[in-house]
Amino acid sequence: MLTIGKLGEAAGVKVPTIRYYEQIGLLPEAERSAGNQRLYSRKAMERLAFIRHARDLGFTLEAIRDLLSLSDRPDQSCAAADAIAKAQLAEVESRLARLTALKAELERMVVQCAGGKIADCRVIEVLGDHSLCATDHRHPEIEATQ
Amino acid sequence: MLTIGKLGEAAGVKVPTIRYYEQIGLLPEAERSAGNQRLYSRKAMERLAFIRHARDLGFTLEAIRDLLSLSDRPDQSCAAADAIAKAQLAEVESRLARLTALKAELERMVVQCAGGKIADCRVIEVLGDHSLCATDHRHPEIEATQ
DNA sequence: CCTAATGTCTCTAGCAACTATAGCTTCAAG
DNA sequence: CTTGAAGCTATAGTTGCTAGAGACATTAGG
Ligand SMILES: [Zn+2]
Ligand SMILES: [Zn+2]
Ligand SMILES: [Zn+2]
Ligand SMILES: [Zn+2]
Repeated sequence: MLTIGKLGEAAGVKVPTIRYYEQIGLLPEAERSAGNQRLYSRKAMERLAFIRHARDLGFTLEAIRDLLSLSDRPDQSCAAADAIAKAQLAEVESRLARLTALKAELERMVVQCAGGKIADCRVIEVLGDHSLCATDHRHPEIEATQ
Repeated sequence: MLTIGKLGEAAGVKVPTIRYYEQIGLLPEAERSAGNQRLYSRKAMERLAFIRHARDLGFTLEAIRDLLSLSDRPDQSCAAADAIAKAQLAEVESRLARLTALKAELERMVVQCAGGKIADCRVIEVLGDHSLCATDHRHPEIEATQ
């Protein structure tokens, strides 16, 4: 059995994050030692590694919750799991498309500015006027931080 | 003079967001009508459009705060503004690189799954074991000090 | 065995950048 | 003059953690 610190080290997850996952019910309540400290089994470690890996691949905690409960029922069809993965792929692709447009616009701004006074700065000028942009990079939703 | 609703419509920003920007000091306190409703000038509209456009390009509110205060001093050098834009470009490029790796991994997962039971699902299997991944897509923990 | 240094406990609050709700007041159209 | 939309303030919720305070547990050294 591992203490929370050892578990975090082993799975590459910070200790408060583990407690947070337990708090929101993503990890089951841990066993406790005589002194009330959390103890984890190898199984718990695998579950945490799964979560961590899915987070690294950009899945939301909500999606991970679903994936975990699916993985607990091995004889069911995997269609739901595949659908979650496909949705995540679509999400990543749409973010990629948007970021690609952003990159082009930012490059244009940076390249076009000759340096000098703010009054003549192409960066400031373009930020004030989207019609100076080459692409329509606007999007109702602004990208999630990731 | 525009009401907050008209301003929001004109600039493509939701009304609560405008009030939020005022609250955090990104927009100055608006003039008020006799009945205490906010009124905006064309100048305020331009400022809001600037903010919105910069947000659309992924700049943080903190960066926008700096850009706005720079744009208020037209005879200063634009080096600082250019630096902010370059930093944003670098940020976008790094996110692009990460998302590209993620996309590849997700595609691999989705393609490799033949469908069937959860027990044989490649999606679940890969999520549980990063060593099945082709790339090292994991989150960088340390900021590059360049 | 004692002590000091970690590690862990709970609880609360904070981060970005909004968004939503509740319970009012004001305004504009009919 | 009435009604319904739009505005006001204030508070809380969102996502996924992260940081702190103050108390208790465990472990390594002397
Ligand atoms: Zn410039
Ligand atoms: Zn633009
Ligand atoms: Zn599958
Ligand atoms: Zn992986």
